[in-house]
Amino acid sequence: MADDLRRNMALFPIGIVMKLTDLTARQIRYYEQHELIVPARTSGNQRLFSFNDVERLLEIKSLIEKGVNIAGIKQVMNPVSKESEEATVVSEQSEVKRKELSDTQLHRLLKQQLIEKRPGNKASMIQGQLSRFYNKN
DNA sequence: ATTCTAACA
DNA sequence: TGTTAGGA
Repeated sequence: MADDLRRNMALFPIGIVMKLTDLTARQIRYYEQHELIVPARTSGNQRLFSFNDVERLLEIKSLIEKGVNIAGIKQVMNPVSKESEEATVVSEQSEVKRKELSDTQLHRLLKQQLIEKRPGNKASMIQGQLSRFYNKN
């Protein structure tokens, strides 16, 4: 509810986030480049992360460990924007819908990619995503 | 002391 | 991804 405000307030610098997530600064910045996270900035251009950012990073880390690449994560995770943040605050129903939709999309992507990834396409983003189905997330 | 961007023996 | 140079 209204503590989304707290979860979204930029509080910690990258150093703390590194310890909190066990990710390197390189990785954190890299994920930001790919818009998986959008941390705030200080006047001095230093990143300030919120609890939500940390949570997202932990999820990203989890997916990476399962072998999902950036392209795959982009499709599995909820988009980062004011719109989505509001949606999360306004209705938890939409959040549930987004998750169910994600799995549906994954299923779709799974087939879509199983047929288009024939040559030596090692960067298939379905890696690991299979485990999501088999392990029931 | 920390973090930032850009670039690659 | 790691690492490093050169600057805030």
